[in-house]
Amino acid sequence: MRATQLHLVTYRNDPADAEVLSHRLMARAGYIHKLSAGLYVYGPLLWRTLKKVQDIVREELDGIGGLEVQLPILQDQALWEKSGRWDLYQASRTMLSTQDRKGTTYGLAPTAEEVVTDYAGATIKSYKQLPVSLYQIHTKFRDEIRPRFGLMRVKEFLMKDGYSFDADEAGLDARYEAFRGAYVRIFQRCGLEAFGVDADPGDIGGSGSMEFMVAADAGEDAILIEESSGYAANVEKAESRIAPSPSEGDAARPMRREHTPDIRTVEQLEGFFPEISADRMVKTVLCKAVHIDSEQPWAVLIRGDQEVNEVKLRNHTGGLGIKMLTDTEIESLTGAKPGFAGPVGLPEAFEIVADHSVRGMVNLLCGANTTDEHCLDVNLGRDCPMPTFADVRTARAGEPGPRNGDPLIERRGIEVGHIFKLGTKYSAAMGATFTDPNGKPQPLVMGCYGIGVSRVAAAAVEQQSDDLGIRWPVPIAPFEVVVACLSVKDEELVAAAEGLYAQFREAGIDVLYDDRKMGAGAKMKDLELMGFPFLVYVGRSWKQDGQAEVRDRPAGEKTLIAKDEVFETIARSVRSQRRGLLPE
RNA sequence: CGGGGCGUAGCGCAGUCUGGUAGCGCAUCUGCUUUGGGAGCAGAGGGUCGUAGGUUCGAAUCCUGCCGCCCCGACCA
Repeated sequence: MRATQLHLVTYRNDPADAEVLSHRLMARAGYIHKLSAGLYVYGPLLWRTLKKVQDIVREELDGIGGLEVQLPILQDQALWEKSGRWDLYQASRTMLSTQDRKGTTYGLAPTAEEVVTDYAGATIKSYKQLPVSLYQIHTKFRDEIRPRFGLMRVKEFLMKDGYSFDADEAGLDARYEAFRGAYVRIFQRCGLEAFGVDADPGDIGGSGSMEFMVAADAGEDAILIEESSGYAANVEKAESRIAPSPSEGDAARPMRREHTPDIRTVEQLEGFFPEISADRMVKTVLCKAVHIDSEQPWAVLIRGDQEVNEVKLRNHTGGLGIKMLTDTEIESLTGAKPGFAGPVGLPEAFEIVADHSVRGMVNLLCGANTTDEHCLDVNLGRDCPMPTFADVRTARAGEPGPRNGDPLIERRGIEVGHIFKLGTKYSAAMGATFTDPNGKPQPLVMGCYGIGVSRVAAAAVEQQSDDLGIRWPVPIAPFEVVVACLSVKDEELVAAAEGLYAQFREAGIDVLYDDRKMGAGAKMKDLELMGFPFLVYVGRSWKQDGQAEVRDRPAGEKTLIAKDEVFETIARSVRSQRRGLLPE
């Protein structure tokens, strides 16, 4: 390919709305063009990268028996009502909906469990047909509350979604494991440092779930890792052990009340009662679980030095989401101003859950549900009913890990893939059954497996760019090599560059020939910004010393190579890097 | 949706407070000179100043509504 035919467009200024590196670089290098919030044109260079990512995905999924299909992106309401997710997705407003001329309401596919389950239910009749794994690479639409960070969080994006169908749990486990392995290989082959972590299944549902994260400081997700055991989990889900409250084992004292004027927070209480540390206090977080057509107030008891994890709490309550109570709601429900809630004498309107960190605490300090009063020496089960316990606490870096007790390390990552064991959640709801060997109908046992293809590209830039610009890993670079003639008026150099270009092309290397008429400096800056891994400059040194200047982005080097060795040297480097990070 | 900010040439911005000829850099086009780290000179094109209304002799500038965009918080690949 010749650069003059490739519609290359680059900018010297960052767009004003670009916050993160990948957005800035991809916009400047002309990979993306914003149409409106969360909607981007993918330029020719980006599309080449996306095609390479797709090819890797296809090869790996085909390798584990995946079958590529294409599903409609308009999906009618009735179908989504069968799974019960229509209301859920309308309530969160994630799914954009519209009507056709007859008045039928459709949603624009944010995911495709319903469609694929309907298809599988209609076409899979016997256990003899199982297992089946289907996948597609298609545009998804999610009406994001706040699109941002360029391609990282958009409304319309390219996603690979896959679905497996098995006769039983054992089959699902095998399929899940096969997909997990394929995912590891996919990201390795893309040349990205990625890792799988335990995750919360969220709205998709199901029993088991793992996220694949590309390590990057700008990642939106925090991951806690216990290196010695290989434990890694999203903070939304991560567990840790913490030292028990020092109050454990003390002899129980009678409960008493103290006047605590305007002392509302744990910090203020520590100042007011210097002898009582935060881990001897219980704070009571008042919130409500939001359901489709109702709201339930909850009181969450947690040790004073710990924080509530809203995702864990939401899962415990079974709600769609958690909202903090407003000051006025707190006053009307508890009769006390905010900052004085506690388990003793809490109105019955509240459901109560206590975090495990509260278990075993003795003589604890908590709010009295009366303005300006706290209770001391409270003992759960004596001064108030014993609450149910659950893990609703946010684990933090430095705390002992859940397996070996070694300190948790925090890393940040970009979620590029997510796999779920769905089980029979959708098939049972939608009547997608097959006949088992005994002649009985059974619901298909399903798994579902996503990869954000366009996000993979953004994550690659986020992880691997350097101060010159983007730095694509060879397997997903728009071109592997660029041969650039720095002096297009010099016929001898042009001929030399063209010769090299032909040599690479004939060797099956994905090479771009930069024949643009522009200054040498500008051309080099431009190519480096666009992020091609290997740049071969044919210019002055070629003429003077018979050498090409080679910019090796993966190695971060600039070297001079004799002209008759250039091709072999570069070709060898390219071939050795086509495997990405896949081990030999 | 709550809180903050911004809409002026393709991109980045000044001008708005204090109303009076719409500007700068980059990009684009033409010509000449350059040609190894985003070249120089000369010239040119490109704007309903987001939009609708109002105030005024006169509005990019003041007022109001609407639209769009961005940032901070709750969703997800």
